[in-house]
Amino acid sequence: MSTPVPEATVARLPIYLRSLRELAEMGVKTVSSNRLAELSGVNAAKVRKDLSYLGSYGVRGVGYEVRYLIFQTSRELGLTGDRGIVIAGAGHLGQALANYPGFAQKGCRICAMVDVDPEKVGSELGGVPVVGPDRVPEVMDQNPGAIVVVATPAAVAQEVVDRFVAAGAHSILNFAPVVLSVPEGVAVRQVDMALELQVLSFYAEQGERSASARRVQSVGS
Amino acid sequence: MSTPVPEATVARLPIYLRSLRELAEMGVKTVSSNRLAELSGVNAAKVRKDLSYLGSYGVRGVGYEVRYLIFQTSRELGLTGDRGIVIAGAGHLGQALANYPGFAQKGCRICAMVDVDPEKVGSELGGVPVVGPDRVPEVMDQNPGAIVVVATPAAVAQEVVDRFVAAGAHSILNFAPVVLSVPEGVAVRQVDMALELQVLSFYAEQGERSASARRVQSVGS
DNA sequence: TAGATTGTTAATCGATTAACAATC
DNA sequence: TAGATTGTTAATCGATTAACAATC
Repeated sequence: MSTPVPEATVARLPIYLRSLRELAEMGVKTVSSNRLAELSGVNAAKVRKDLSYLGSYGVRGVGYEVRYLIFQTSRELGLTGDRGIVIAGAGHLGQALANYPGFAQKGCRICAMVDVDPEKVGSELGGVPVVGPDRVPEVMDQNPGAIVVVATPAAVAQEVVDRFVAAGAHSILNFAPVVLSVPEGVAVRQVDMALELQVLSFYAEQGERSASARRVQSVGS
Repeated sequence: MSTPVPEATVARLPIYLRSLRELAEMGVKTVSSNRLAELSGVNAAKVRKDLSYLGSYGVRGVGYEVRYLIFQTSRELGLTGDRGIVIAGAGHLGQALANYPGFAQKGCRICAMVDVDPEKVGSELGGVPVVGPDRVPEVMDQNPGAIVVVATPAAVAQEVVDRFVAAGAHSILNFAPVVLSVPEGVAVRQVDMALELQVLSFYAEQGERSASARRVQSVGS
């Protein structure tokens, strides 16, 4: 049993991967932790520490081979093969996601959409079959390791998630503006623009306060 | 000078606020740190610590008055008055955001969109005027404390941000899949579904590994 | 008063990072 | 070899949380 990869490290691996792909694109063969850190907006020691969780893939005095590191990082993230995605909720957002071509590009395959609307169940939206909630266990069995994308109204998100977790879901991307409660071992990531805007509002207010303080200061001095 | 509010605390205030609004909606007058913690998916001690940065707004033996705490939290987040938003990039995403009715609901006012396309500049999209990049300083001056939402292609995001920062922007919500580099004192929040999916892929893979290990175990035993 | 709950201290925990021996 | 850079240790930092005196 190796050391578990810390959450903070897992969250940074996709950023490194993006930087590495850019380098590969540019024909760069080898990269130092320093350069990779710069491209990824982090500290070089952190890069080395993070990468050390994957193994010893660097060469002292030389750096990391870009293509090999891409391979190892992708492998660690489980980005080999194609990853199934099940969309819960076939409303506006769900349909927009189903039509989004970026998924296939990134090695993701949308297996199904789940909705309660009998008008939608049985049809296809954006080439993806829509099934009823009763078929959740079946969908999850047929697509082990699928990521569930929650695009339902907030009011029903928790019960929907409970159903998916009971059917074996381990990974959930939540667009509904609610805190989901899930058992140990289930990973949840949240995408919530309204929340982010409120956080930024705090700093915008702060920025304004110090900006006006500076204005007062310079007028006063 | 009071203690600065830690970043982690600022990021949680909008979650508390959402829980508090739900409680108010339900007619609840008073809430304990325990209940608020439960609703917000965090530890009760953390709630009390976080709220203590705003001031002493609780009553020992009783709890926090919901309406008053909503007021204080909103004030701390700068959610009083209306917050200006400038959208950089009038493409698909930018237009979708301009048409999103949720902004006005949350006390946000979209001041302008900025785009380089001469076809778009001078027009209105979703009721929002589109201006050229040369008018960025003017827009930021007229809307102090505005949040910049970056909805441009990744390739130009950094230069666009540089322009806005030079014009006095303090808060940036970035939808472009790039790491932005900004000076000290400028806040950036990132919304990136592809990144979140890759993080979840890691845990989906892990979940599958342990699930299949369990299957092997139970077959073997 | 007795019970409840805050606000805060201090312990704990985990993540970050400087520093440097190992080594290409 | 000399210079560069990794991998890892240990110090530092900040965030979390248990515990409890204060007090309604």
